[in-house]
Amino acid sequence: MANIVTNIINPHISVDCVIFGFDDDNLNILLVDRTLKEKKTDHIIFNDFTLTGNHIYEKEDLNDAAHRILYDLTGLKNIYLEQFSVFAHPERLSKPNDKLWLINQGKDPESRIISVGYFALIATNNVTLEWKGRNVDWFPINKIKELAFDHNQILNSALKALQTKLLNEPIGFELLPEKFTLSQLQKVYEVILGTSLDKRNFRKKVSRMKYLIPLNEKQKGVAHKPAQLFVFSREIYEKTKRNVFDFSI
Amino acid sequence: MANIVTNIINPHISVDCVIFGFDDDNLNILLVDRTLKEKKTDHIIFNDFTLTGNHIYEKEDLNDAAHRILYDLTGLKNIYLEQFSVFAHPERLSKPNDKLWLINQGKDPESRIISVGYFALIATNNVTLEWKGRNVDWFPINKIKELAFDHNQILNSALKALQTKLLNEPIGFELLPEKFTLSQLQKVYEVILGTSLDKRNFRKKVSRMKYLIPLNEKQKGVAHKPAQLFVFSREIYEKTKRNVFDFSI
DNA sequence: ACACTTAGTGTAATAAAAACACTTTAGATA
DNA sequence: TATCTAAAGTGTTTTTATTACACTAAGTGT
Repeated sequence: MANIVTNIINPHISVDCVIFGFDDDNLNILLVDRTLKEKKTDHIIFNDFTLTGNHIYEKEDLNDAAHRILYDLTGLKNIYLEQFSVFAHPERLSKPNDKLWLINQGKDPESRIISVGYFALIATNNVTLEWKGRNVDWFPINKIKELAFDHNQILNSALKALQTKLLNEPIGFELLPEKFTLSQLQKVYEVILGTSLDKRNFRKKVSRMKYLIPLNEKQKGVAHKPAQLFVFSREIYEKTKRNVFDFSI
Repeated sequence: MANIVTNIINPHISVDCVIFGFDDDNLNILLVDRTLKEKKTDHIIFNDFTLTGNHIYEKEDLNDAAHRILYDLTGLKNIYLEQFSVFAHPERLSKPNDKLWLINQGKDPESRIISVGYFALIATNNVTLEWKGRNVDWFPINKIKELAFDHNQILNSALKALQTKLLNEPIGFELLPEKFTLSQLQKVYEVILGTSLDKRNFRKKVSRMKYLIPLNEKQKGVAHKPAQLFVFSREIYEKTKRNVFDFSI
């Protein structure tokens, strides 16, 4: 009996994606309503939302699995993806409701389920969600209440990872269209970091980032002074970025 | 045939620990020589080194598994541990040599092996390695050549994670005895970041860190001016640390 | 007493951060 | 076509952080 504890098992592995989007106002998350999926079970209604996840295939790398899951949901390839943590608590998905769901998915409800967490950044305006309005939609991050499973924990962990990443690398662009304004970029920083920034100081700071290229092109069709458009040059960024070894503490 | 690719399997999960230590000169890694372990196989000599790893038990959380693995090797508890990445390439451990090793370990050589990578920081002077000189020892990180499996890749990834962490949080102390000198701390930063730092500027910088508490106590028995000793106050750090939300970009 | 070794200290110049308010330019509207 | 509205764009001053740089102090060993 005692050695049951030291048994070795092969758990079930899946990938869960926290998909961040930005709509010029809010940081949003793509959530899936389980209700529709389980309609066939009739009397069981799982009336709550989950992140997007799926198991990995036998010969599939984790990054490939994450890209596949994103592609299936959004039709997009080459999305910015970052693995941030593993969720493997032995009691994960062992609540009665979760077990029902596992059975419903054709999975062994007694199997241990380990999830590798990824976060994705996508430019919302590139996406037309095939499933939108059915069971998939965007939700502002600060309006999200209780999610299924341990997905609130995964979401919080993803947000923290995103914040840290944003403070160390220029990834805000990934949430914006190819051409963007400095106000949009500032708002990205503000919604991710949950703070407000001074416009002049922000612009002074980004003007030092040589990989931010101003275009001879302006916003069109806005009822106010149109803003200049910028693009992010990955090439210049890669060329000029300071290696971690150059940092001084 | 085609759908074999989309088969779902339950891979084998293990935890690999990159154990960092510091001896006032070098950043060291604890490595295990597989040779001894496999002596019983007689004709097969695996003459190379690996990180410390093991499978997880059925009801064991990943962090607990990592702590257990460290405890078994060093006899230490409450070690600083940080999960940094998952290594799951489908062809991992599929070289002939690796398969032999898996068979030798009583594992299915066809099973997919996924490793969750942790790095540990330990104060070397606290450790008396039971296995030291037998098949476990410290190696300066810049002298490490070819390791078994994909452990060079895991090591590089761990080092990068450690560097990033060090630039964002005060964790250098974890590699030092409770009471340490500023020169020791500076050297920790230097060996981890692979750079050299100006002594006066370093001291100016750390003097701003309120959680670094000077003691009324000096080094003893050194053949030069003895240095003042400091301790790290986690309490003050937690109280005064700026939340990610306070950062300005 | 002298040699050796590492600890410990200050200043000036440059760069970055923070705080702060008004003018410009387009579309919308009357 | 004059006026309104809304966001874009811009500069200065103060404070704080970074960088570069060289000598004296305090112990042990001989």
